[in-house]
Parts: sequence; structure tokens; C-alpha cells
Amino acid sequence: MEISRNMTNLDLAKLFRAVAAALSLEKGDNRFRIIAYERAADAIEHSSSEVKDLWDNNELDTLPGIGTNIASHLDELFKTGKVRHFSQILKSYPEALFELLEVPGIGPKSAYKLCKALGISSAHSALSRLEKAAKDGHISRIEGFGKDSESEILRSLTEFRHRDQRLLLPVASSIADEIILWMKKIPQVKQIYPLGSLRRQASTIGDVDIAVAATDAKIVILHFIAFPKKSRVLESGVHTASLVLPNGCQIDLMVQPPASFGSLLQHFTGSKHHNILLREYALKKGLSLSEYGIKTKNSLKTFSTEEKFYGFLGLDWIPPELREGKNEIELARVHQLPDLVKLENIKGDLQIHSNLDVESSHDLGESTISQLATSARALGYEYIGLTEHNPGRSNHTDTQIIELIKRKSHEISNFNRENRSLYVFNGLEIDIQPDGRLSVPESCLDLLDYACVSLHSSFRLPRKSMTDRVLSALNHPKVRFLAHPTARLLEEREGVELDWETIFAFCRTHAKWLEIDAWPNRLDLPDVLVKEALSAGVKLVIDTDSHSADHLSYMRYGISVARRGWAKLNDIINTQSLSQITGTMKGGDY
DNA sequence: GCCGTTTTCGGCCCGACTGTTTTCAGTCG
Repeated sequence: MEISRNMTNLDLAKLFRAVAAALSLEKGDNRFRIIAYERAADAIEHSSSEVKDLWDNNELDTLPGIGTNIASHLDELFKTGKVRHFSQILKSYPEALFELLEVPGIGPKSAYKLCKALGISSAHSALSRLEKAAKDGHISRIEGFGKDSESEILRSLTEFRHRDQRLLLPVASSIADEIILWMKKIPQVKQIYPLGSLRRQASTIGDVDIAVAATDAKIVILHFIAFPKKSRVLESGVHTASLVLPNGCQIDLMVQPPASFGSLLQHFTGSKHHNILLREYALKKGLSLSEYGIKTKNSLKTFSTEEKFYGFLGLDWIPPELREGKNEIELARVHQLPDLVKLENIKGDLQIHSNLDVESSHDLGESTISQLATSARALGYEYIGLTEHNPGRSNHTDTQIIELIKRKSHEISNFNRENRSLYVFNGLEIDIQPDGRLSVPESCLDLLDYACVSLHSSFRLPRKSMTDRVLSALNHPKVRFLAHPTARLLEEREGVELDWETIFAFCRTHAKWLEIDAWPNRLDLPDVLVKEALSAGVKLVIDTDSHSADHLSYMRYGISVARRGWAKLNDIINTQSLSQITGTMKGGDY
């Protein structure tokens, strides 16, 4: 396990899990010390700031699960690039062990036995040597393993290697829909919902979790494992079963009778961290929680709904998007959970690309203004904003760019003159050049109602230059917001490095907004930054970045991000009515 | 090793499923 002073959060989480695994192999080690390292790994992995930055600012104690001991180890790490205590713990075990842990079904004990019995030690060949050993029948001869576990390891290894990345929300939703359609074919299924990270509307989904209310669990499980598109059945028990699809996606099913369905919903929605905190909270009241209900001293109480379940604990019902183990339980206790923004609060969409050809260097929309307007009216909107990409700078003179934008302005004015039921704003999405200048001549901006700016190139500038670049672009009075602020593409490209505190402070004092781009592989700002932006007093705008009239429906994914970032109605600019936003657009106070 | 609205000591979420055992350990969520 490589230890160095430039470890990212992911590296650090892996290191802490390795330490936990190594400790769990030591005889007589305190199992809570192991859990402490695993919790620290979780905290680091979910931290919205780089641990290195927190250390720089002397803020390591803001991470839950990092106490004085671990903090001093991190201190040593960032100062010297080494942690003597960790090296001491890890040195008794081969590097390969920590690679084998990545394979589902192999934990510390199995990994250790495999490494020892098969003589696997180097990290880079660990998986291929494991595979060969399984194929040659060597694993089944190791004590504690048999033919079944040997073939299970081989299958799991193959799936692990071919597994697709995490699923985008719409993909996971459609998989869940398909399973639900299949399950509803039998009358025993009374209620059925997708749970887990899908219900919490996380930006990407690992496994798809499904809960069923039914009195006859056996029939439900048998029907589930007969799902025609499965690759194989992973496990199948009395209350739960798991399948794998050909793309490697795992589907977990849980069944409970309708009378205790509320506790199942709660349990299976998670997150794991929320559940742990909730159970610790309950324990202090002498109550023990599980998917079956709430155990008091001598009885088990069941709950048909989540509201009753949380209510019994003296808590308000907590929206799934908030169940990430922040301070939602405490706020639910004192009735101060935020009233989250809802899809029906949205009155318009301010980043849409029509097929008005302004000869942009980026992609053009497919739909006409009129088609987009029809979609928008169907959603109950009062306005939309057309923000085609700016005309290509390399192949147009300033005069040509201005002519193109005049033509577009003209078409929009004509539309507005003939259509009174929906107002169309004349916007533009402008590239921010690497030096921070806008990619259109100054006089072009006078023609617009507003502009948004975005990063489409030079993503790897150092943090300071990138921050200056963005601030310089936002500074123009016609520029209202920064579109898809981190420029990340989920499962494809990391976001840019920005000094968020500085960006937030600028936006707040200059009345600029940050966008939540609802495009499914963007979802940008990410939820954790949404929460920080709101705490810093920044207003947000949720847009779909639509390139066709169908895409306007993606707004719901942007709403999910906003809700996961604890956004209320007033935090979101495009919940304002047309008359309000017209004033806001001019840059007045909001 | 962490943590505190009964605690700075004495707790630490809770259960399912599988395989290899001969009553349970390991792994997972």
C-alpha cells in the first residue's frame, strides 16, 4: 500500500480500509478499533473537502470519526509522507491481500488465507493469479474453501472485472421500472418501491434496491429470481434475494408483510450512515431498530408507514434525500427540517438550446422555439430562456457574431409578440476563455436579456488561475450565472479545481447565481457543493441544458440534486414568477 | 479508536445469507 503526502480522499479511504482489514486479522484486536478505522474511511470518502485542505486549515476535527489519534496519523502523513504506525500494522501482510479485498465476497479473512495458501504477494498480479488458481482447482483444496466457494470466487471476479461503472439516475430508474413491471405480474405483490440510493436520488447508483409488501414472501422471491433478463441469482433467502444483470448491475429485493412495510422502507432506504445514527439515537431511548420494527424491552412494535416509524421515535418524517447522516436526525427531533423545494415550484428553465443556428462551435439544439414552448407550457412554466452556445470565435469576425445574435434576438422578439402564454428570454451560453475573457464582443452582450458562462476547455488549470478565470467572466453585468460550475461529467471527467469559498463569496456579494445543471451525466453543482453554496448565502438556478423539447423533463433530476443539497424554495431563482424574475434578471437585489 | 442532552468511562446498529462447519464465521448492506 503506497503511502504519500499527496494522497486523494479516495486513496486515503483505501488506506484506512486496509488498516482496518489488517487489524481485523490480528488476534484479540478490539473490534471497535476496526470499526473506527472503517468509519474514518467512510467519512473521508464522503467528505466534500479534500482531507489535505482540511489539514492545511487545521480543520480535521470537522470530520466525524476522526479523533485525536487518527488526526495525529494524518498530520504525520502530510508532514513526512509516511505513517509509521500504519506501516507497522500493514507490514505483516502482502500487498496482494488489499487487492483481493476489492472482489465482492472476499473479505480480510478469506483474502489472507488465499494469499498465504497460494503464495500470492504482489499487488499488480493478485487478481490474475487468483483467477488462475480458481480455474486450476487450487482454491477448493484450501481449508475452509470448497468447490462452491471456488466457483463463486471465479464468477465474482469475472463480474467485478466486467462490471459497468455506476449507473446514471435515468438508467437505474428504468431498470427499476422494468423489475417492478415484472413483479407486478403476480397478485401477491401489494406494494413495491425502488429504495436505497435510487430513492435518495443520489447522482449515480451502484445497486438497484427494491422493496415489496406481501404476505407470502416465498412466492414473491421465487417470482423475482425467475426474472427473465437476469444473468444469475446471487442469493435467495426467506426475506431477501439478489440478482445480477448481464451488465453487472445487482438487484436486491426485500419482502415484508404490509403491517411492517414502514420499517422495511426505512431500513432499506438507508443510507447506511443514517441508519447507524438513527439506531444509536434509538438505543439511547432503550429501543432497537430493524427492518422488522422497533424492539422495546419485551415486545416488537411494527409500522405500516415510515411516518409512524419515525413518529414513534419522536421524529418528524425525514425526506429520503436528506438521509445521509448529517444532522437530519437532530433537526427532525426539534421539528426544524427544511421545507425542500419541489418540482411543482419551478416556473421556468433558463438554459435551453433551440435549433436557432448561431453557427456555434458546440452542439446545436434540435427543436424549434415553438416546440420548446409547447413542452414548457405543458410543464406549467411561465418562461424559458434560450441559451445557445456563442458563435464560434475562430471562424467569425466580431461583426458576424453580432449579426448572428441580432438575427436570433429578432426571432425571439417575433415569437414573444405572437405568443402571450409563455415568455422567452433571449440568453446566451458563453465560453469562458482560458484567460477569463468572454468569447463574444462586448456589444453583443447588449443585445441579450442575460448570459450564462461556462467552462468548455482548459479544465486542468491550477486552482488559483481557474478561480480568477471564472470570477473574471462572472464579473460582467449581463452575466447572471455560472453554468454547470464544476464542468464534471459523471463517470467520465472530474470537476475543475476551484476555490469555492471565494466563488461563493463573490456570487453572494455580486448577486450572481450558480447553476444546478439537470443533465443526467452532469448534475452539476454536485449536491455537497449545493449545501455549502446555500450556507454561504448563494442563490441557485436549476436548468435542464435541454437540446431538444423532450429534455425539459430532466428538471426532476436537478430538483433531486437541490433537495439533496437541502435547498428550499427561496434558494432557487427559477421558482420566481415571470414578473419577479424579470426584475431579478436586471441584477437588482434578490 | 471515537464519543458525550443520563457518560471523560464504557459503551459502540442490526440482521440476512452462504458455505463449511457440526454450532458458526465471514461477508454484505
